[in-house]
Amino acid sequence: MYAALADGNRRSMVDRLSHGPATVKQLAEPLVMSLPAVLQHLRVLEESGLVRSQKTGRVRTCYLEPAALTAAEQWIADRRAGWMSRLDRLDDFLQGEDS
Amino acid sequence: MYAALADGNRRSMVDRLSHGPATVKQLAEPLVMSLPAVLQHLRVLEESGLVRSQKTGRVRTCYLEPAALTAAEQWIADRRAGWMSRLDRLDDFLQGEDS
DNA sequence: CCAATACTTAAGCAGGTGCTTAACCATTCG
DNA sequence: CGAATGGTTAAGCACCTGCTTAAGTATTGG
Repeated sequence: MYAALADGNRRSMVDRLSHGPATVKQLAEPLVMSLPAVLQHLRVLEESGLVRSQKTGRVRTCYLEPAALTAAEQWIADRRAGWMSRLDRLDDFLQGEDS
Repeated sequence: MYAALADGNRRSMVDRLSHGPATVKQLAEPLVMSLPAVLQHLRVLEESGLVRSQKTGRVRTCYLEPAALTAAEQWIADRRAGWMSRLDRLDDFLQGEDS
């Protein structure tokens, strides 16, 4: 899941999709790489749950899955919160010592 | 940066550090891997800015860098917010159509 | 001082990632 | 129909990752 966000090109794709849905062609256009490469990145993003897509006719349209983004965000937020609260308690302790 | 969080063992280490600082030995203890492997993971985490460490005597103590976690969290939050607001506007548009 | 502890470095290796090209399938459009 | 468009599959290759073992170095503790 974070592995999907580990690659810069994939983050660019997520960034593009945050502005709205896009076809595979549109996703590929700003990227300096072949279409099959884009497909592979797209597959990684789909397997991570970050992106969904559906094919109508010959065009595949891709869009973000906000729930997956929320989950990734939450994991970081939880760890940070744990560490920060620990810093706060330490701070309280030091202040107690000081007075 | 997300590459650092891409590995499960490294996420375990971050998780452990969110409960408080730890020595290399302590970080390695719950992990099924050799000490040098832990060192390598630690190096990746330090290069990503997520973790800092300092050596006193023969013991190296590691701790989280909350600013880096915040940055990672923020990137996701921004993308999610962009996409969500777009969904909201679409929703408004459809409601306008409907009435 | 000598051995245990805690880490560190170096080398090497299996497997994974990201990319390419070549060929192919499926859906429009003229 | 037949060519153009949009996507897909397969194979292959260079490089990167995560791990290992073996051999250090640097601090303690007895």
